[in-house]
Amino acid sequence: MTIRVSEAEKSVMDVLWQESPLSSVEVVEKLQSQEWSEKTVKTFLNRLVKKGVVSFEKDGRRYLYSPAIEREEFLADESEGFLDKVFKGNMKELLATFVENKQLSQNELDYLKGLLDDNKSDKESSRESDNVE
Amino acid sequence: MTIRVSEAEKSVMDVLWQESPLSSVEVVEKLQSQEWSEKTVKTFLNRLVKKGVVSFEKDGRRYLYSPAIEREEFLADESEGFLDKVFKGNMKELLATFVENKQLSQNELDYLKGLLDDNKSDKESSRESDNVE
DNA sequence: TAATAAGGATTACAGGTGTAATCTTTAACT
DNA sequence: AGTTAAAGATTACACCTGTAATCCTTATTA
Repeated sequence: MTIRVSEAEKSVMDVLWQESPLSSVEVVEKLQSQEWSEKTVKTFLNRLVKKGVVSFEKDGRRYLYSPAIEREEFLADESEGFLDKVFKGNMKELLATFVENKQLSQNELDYLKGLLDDNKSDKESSRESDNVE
Repeated sequence: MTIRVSEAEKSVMDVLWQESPLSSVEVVEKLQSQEWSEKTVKTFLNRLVKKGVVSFEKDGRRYLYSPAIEREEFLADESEGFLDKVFKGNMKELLATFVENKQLSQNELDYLKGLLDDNKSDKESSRESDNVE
């Protein structure tokens, strides 16, 4: 994907990913913490629609907005871009930076270990079935 | 840190982190793959100096540039920002996205496990010395 | 010494982004 | 029916970024 979603626009997407469809007024409410004027938020909604990442349906005089792309897909794309641009694709260095710098909690460590185990068993089983293709 | 370094500027920083000090001509040479005009690269060097992330010393008529910030610190900052902005600070989700989406190699998995073990023993030893402070 | 060229400094300019204000349309209230 | 107000559409504007071109100074060469 080559869709550009700016920082501020990302906040709007987050709201819609949490719940949708929402009217612009509802989106504004959910973004109160940002202290953006209602006009500003509407500008973002407009731009997101133009970029094709948000869709809307009419409900009388107003619009009800929904995300037009999936959060998981978006996160994966952003992550890939981050890895490439900041770490030049060096996954080991990226992981090391996160693990070392963020001082993961025991909980997060355990969770990550779980992920690794799952991933490993996937690999093994797929390796076993290599000849099946 | 609140230093803004754009994508293109980051490429210049990468060159300087690899080797410095370098003259603008040398930087241009190392960035040949980008197909930027010499003028463009000089613009980036200028902006980086103005932003205070690159310094220079005079060598006759020309300048020799060096990074004024450390790569590790920069990566840590960028990573923190990425975590906050894209994953809203949810480290578990970030890790899951990377581990699941990138299909880490066995080598990377082992490396990551090693990191986790180190991290764990750090935690334990620091826990033991909690009373010492 | 006059012309040239190499280096950095300044200027340019379009497209994206943050941050709104104003315009236009139309539903609702007096 | 006229006025007001709410929604979205359009316009605004400064700063950042990508991408250079032009300007200014000075060392070097003919």
